[in-house]
Amino acid sequence: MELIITEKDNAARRIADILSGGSYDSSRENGVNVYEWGGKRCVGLSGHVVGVDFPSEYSDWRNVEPVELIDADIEKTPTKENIVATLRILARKATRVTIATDYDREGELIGKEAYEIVRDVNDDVPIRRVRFSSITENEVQSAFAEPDELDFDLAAAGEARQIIDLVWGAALTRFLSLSAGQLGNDFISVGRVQSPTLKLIVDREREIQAFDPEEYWELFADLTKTDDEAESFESQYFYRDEDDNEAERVWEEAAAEEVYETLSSASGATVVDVNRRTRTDSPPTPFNTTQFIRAASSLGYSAQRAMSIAEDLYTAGYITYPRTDNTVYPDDLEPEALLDEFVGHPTLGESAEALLEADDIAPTEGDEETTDHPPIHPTGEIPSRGDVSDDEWEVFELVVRRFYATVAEAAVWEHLKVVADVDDCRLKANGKRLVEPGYHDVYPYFSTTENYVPDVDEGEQLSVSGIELEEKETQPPRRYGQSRLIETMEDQGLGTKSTRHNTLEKLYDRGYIESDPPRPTQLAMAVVDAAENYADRVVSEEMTAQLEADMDAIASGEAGLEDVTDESREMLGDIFESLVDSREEIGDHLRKSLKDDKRLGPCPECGEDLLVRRSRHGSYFVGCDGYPDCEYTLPLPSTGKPLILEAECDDHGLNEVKMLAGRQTFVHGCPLCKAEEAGEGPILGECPDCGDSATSETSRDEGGETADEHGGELAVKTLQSGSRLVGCTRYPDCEYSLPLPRRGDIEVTDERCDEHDLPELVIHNGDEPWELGCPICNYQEFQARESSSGSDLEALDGLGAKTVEKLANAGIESIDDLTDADPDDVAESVDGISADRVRNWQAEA
DNA sequence: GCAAGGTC
Repeated sequence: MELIITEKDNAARRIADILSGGSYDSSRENGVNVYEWGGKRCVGLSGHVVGVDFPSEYSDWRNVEPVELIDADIEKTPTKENIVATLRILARKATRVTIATDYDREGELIGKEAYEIVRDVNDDVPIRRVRFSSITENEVQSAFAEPDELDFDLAAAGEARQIIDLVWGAALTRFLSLSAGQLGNDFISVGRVQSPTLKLIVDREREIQAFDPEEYWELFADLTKTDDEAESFESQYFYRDEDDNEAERVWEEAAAEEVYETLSSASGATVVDVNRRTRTDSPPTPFNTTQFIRAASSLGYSAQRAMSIAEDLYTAGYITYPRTDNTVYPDDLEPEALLDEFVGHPTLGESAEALLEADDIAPTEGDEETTDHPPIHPTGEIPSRGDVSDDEWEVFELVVRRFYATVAEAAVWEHLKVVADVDDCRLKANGKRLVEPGYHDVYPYFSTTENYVPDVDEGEQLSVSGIELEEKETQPPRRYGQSRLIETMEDQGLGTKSTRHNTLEKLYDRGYIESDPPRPTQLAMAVVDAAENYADRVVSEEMTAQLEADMDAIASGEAGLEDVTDESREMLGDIFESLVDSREEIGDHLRKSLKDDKRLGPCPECGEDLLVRRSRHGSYFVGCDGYPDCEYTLPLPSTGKPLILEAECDDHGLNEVKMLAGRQTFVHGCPLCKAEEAGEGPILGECPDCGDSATSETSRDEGGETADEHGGELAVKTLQSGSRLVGCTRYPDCEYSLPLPRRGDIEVTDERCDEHDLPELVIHNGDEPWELGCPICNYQEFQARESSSGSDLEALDGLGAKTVEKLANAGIESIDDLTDADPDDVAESVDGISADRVRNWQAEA
């Protein structure tokens, strides 16, 4: 029996399909899929199934000096025990083992991990290695026809990385965490990839903080043809700077005023130069992971979300593997055949049909040609609109259209530059027109905005009007967005196609960055400071560059794993020598920064700092740093984790607060304003418990005079905690209340509910307004849903959850409701329930 | 409770 081992289940199934000609059987062992046919079995791992770590005697942070980790033993232990167990069982019975993990360095290491597990239980089975860069019939067949050996040097290169990352990461993470007293969930992490990435963000923030804006002026004017056409277009003033470059910014106000005067008093402009040129706009190259993330981010998806959707589309078989560095399609990708799959599709078909009309289809190629996986492209399998969510469809369409673009024609733009002279002042206008839309027709994600400038001739006279002098300021550099960061990481060799987006997520989780585009916290600034001062190497891109070089040396046999790891340990040892002396200083700085991240502004009672704190029960509130002398507090909403925003409240000088709760994230604002606002909002209508009509029939007949004990009205109320409800104005005498959602602006519409005579409410929170409707109806529906799972009705014989739900929809939510109800009415209003059944339940109740 | 790298 031959055992074939792949890196993931998906690959195992596809290889089984190819090698068996579709005739494989599948079974499950220990939760692992095993594909079997004609004397062969194929099983997929789940990436690494063993991991490196220190022996357990090092696991208590408080009892181990971080420096000891440098020379501590490192063990390999199974991390996916069910897979390892299955592999051992299968390996015992194997007469030959073929390792078919991914064709890259980490794949070689994963292959070696499998090799060792197999060897452990079967010391003489032959083990071979096959390599292919895409799972297609041709590639797989030829790989299996010419098997190779495992490359132990390449795997050792990967092991060196594992060891160095663990030792540096763990030792420095523990050192900083211990020095600041941050143990448990809030430890302070450091790593070869995360720390240089964080430094990118921190450095940019430092530039922004150090930025000193400078004033400048720009001038604009409308030019109009003086012939019959009388067409107008915008132009901008420019001059030649010392280097003879065109410059638009005027740095002296007086000079700008002078130009303004000249333009204003001019009688007209003369065209002195007309320059036409066409520019070819080449179609984009195939998607690798980074470029995919970038494109998805322009549609509004975070890096993490884009990858998660891509993984789902991949698992479902609609797109190829989303983690790839490759930007060159493999030879056996046939663009025509793939386009054919989309012909006739209601929304994607038209573009495919148009592309198929071309004589010659030649896909674009990027700079990176790697062996890992093909560029991301559609498989030809198309989901029905109902099979996938809107987001998934949008991303799928992006991948399809990117593929279209890579086989489409270039676009052609026509640029027209006109320069006009106004009493020795120069005005220019740049027009552009898309003359051949080319790939833009099938890939509508890039801007194709045109700028109209009419045909003019040299020497033509134009009139000048609408002169504007605009005062502007130079702007600080912009923060990196997520996709820009990932591109920069790629440029610097930080992380891999599979990990970059996770690294960003990790920086968020660790409290190093907030918001999007990410902004570093004070803690992040302090961590980068500390690293720069004492362990510069760990925040440098050079560490990765050196590691890459060392790994290449190991892979080519020029260096041994131990040479490289020993040298690295020595460097870390040197760092620790200076680090240990500064432990207190570093700890103080980190602790101070942690406090800065919680600071909102001055306490209105004592002037000390107000801080975001956490109660013993885990809820957040605002408390004074002067506690216990000052007991001032403010409430915070109970959902989400508070994030202090840059924006400050004008009235109280406190920073605004945002509550992070995944998709339900919302801005709470200034907590002091919120506390002051707490109170009553708009009146909705009568209270059903104590309003005028809530009295007897007679009192209504009497004309509904407002008696003292009646006349309560319902109002929207905001409590100090920030939560809201519809409550009676006669509270606390009347305790009638209805819940309201915690977030979003409440709009009271003109529509009224017929049954309860209350206005319908709409909640605005994010893009989609939620039509909550009448608050009483809404509450009843809510109760009906609740009771369907937890109603006392379920205690009755023959009443299942479904029936309880049906009854609840008819307003019968409890045993009391049921006994009060008329069986015939119930039978009439609830489908599939007879009056007799209702009587039986009543009897039982 | 550490890293980074696979994968889900």
